[in-house]
Amino acid sequence: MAILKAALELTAEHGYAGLTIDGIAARSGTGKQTIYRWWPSKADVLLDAAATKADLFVPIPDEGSFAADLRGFLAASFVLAAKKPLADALRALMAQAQIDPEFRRRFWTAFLQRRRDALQVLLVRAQERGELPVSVESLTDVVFGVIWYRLLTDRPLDDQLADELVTLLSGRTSP
Amino acid sequence: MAILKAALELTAEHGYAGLTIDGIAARSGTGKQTIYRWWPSKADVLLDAAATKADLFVPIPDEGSFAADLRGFLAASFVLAAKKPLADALRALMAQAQIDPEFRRRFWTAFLQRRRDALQVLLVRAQERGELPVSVESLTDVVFGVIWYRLLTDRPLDDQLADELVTLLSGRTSP
Amino acid sequence: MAILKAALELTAEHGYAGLTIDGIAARSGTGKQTIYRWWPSKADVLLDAAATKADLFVPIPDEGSFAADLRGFLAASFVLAAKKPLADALRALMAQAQIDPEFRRRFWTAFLQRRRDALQVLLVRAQERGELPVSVESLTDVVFGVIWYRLLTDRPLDDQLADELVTLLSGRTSP
Amino acid sequence: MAILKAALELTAEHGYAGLTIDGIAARSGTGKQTIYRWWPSKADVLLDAAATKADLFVPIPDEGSFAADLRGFLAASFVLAAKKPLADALRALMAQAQIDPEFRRRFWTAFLQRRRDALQVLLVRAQERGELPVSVESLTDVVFGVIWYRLLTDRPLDDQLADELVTLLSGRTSP
DNA sequence: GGTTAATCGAGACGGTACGTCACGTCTTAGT
DNA sequence: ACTAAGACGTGACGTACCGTCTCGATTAACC
Repeated sequence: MAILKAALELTAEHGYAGLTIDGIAARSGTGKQTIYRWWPSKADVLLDAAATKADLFVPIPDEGSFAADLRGFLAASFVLAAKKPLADALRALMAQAQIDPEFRRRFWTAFLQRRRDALQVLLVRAQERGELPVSVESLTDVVFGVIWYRLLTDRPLDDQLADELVTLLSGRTSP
Repeated sequence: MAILKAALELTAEHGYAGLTIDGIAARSGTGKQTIYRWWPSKADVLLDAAATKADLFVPIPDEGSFAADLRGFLAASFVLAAKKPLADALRALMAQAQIDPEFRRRFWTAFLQRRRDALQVLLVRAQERGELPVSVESLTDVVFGVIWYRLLTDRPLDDQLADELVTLLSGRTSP
Repeated sequence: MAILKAALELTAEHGYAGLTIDGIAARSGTGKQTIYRWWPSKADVLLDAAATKADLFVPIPDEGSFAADLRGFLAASFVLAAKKPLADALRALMAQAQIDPEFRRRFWTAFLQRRRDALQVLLVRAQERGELPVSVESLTDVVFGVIWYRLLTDRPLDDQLADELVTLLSGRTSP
Repeated sequence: MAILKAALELTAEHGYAGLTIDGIAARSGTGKQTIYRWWPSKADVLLDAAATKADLFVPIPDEGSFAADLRGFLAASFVLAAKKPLADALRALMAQAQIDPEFRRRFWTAFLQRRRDALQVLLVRAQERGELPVSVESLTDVVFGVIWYRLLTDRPLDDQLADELVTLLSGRTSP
């Protein structure tokens, strides 16, 4: 869809602050009304665009051990977060979620919840094997907490962090 | 200062989206020019207001063990985050930091870095005692990552989370 | 025709400013395309509706004297202009004629010219009898001028005006 | 004022239908808000502009006879109506007055009533001399009725009409 | 103690984007 | 084949705030 493409491009070029409905309409060759007919706000357009891109990368590895599975999940997630345009969009969406409570719910169910579900497949599997030191819920928050905190403070998600997270959560060094 | 008070009140009443420079000026009985003379944006006004409130609560406990120190730090932080008006302001500031790169730097040094420094006093002490499973940097990100992630997704910071964090990071259950 | 009826009703209810093609289509249960197929603009719909109503009342009296004929013509015209919905429509049409030159021509030939022709039958008859103080053209403009001016300034067309017009144009008091 | 100038120019260039607040703002180098701060609608801007131009030409001659006075008044008015840009503006204002009842009142008091007052000075003087065949009110409506009717039907105000009006209203040929 | 200069509140200004309305065209089912 | 229904690109609307700017009125400092 031309509208989603325009939204991503404009965010990349001028930042989320420079993203406007007028701009999306002009760039995509549509009318503003058409955008408002399908999305309640510019953030929702961006959410749609980002969700489409990000969904392709939700892996649910099964490599025998929790440490290996977690390592795989982190690797895929870090690759995703390293894509500048996508990372910029995600940071903007999390920002908008703080400002607009309606959007926060949509962002939660359409994006955050899906990724939590993916991770929790691994975690529940590990829990059943007795490999988890603490609850699934807390571990989910720890993993996504670190990722988002690094993202939001504009600092890279590097291999060292992945290694140390695996060590911390699985009780052993990553393979 | 009447301006900081007005900014906090308006954020509490109408949300950050409803906070405007015009509104702050009207509520505080000042002219807009006066606000611009002292702060570069409405987010900076709020940052000033929030930093003043939050600084009072940065504790650096020293209770003998890393587990106990961490427990104390988390307890104080969770109490802070449970104050609705302050939490709303912090979420708004983190949001603004995503949208405005200039502000991100000011927010980092004026708020985030201070709290990281406080936590790192504990962590370095523990590290020197050989109590840390992974690097200080990663642990800092894990702790603040979880806190911010819960805050930004509008979910409470409860005792269970504190307990499990202590278990996870110190290798033993909290005292 | 349901479309003409809807146009008149909507003008009466919300004024000409509140008359829209969308509204006519919705009220009359037709598609917009159907309206555009038959009329070039909403003003033309209203013109059709008004012309149908007004044409019924164009009388061409012949009562022996110019004064009596004129009195009859004025009485019929004043009755017509006293009908609120019709008067509102006519005022709107004259307004639209000022804004849209194409429509002005259609309004002239489809409405104004017809009523001038009716009056000029009386005037030419009187002229041939030598009863007219000035030209037919000027008298036509005087009669319709007063009527329209009162209509457009939202002031009533009363008996006193009719009497004085007859006095003025026929050189004697009305019968 | 640049805004009034821009409004008149745009009306002359693109017609009243092509006159927009956006256009006036762009041409005059102001913001839209400034226009809305001082005038309630684009018609009021045009009214201000036209009233300023037209007020200069309200003559109240006193040449001894009603016929001569009326002749003078008509001559001045016809000259005014012959100015294309002004005539276009006046026709647009009368049109808008039909569509917007609030504006009708402002147009009446700010323009129409003033010109009626000017004419009525002559008429009252004549009435006191016993020169009037009918009431001042009706004669006022006849004079302005003819002028506006010709204007609104886009037909010229020529000398013949002036002569015949004088003949009709004063009972004698013009000097 | 009276005058001058700085500071303040108030708010008008040129802008940009908003979200809405209606336009006139077009596409799509359904009869 | 024609219709109602309504999505579409377009463009103007009137509003909200932005950040800058000019005003008097009020203080404060200095003569």
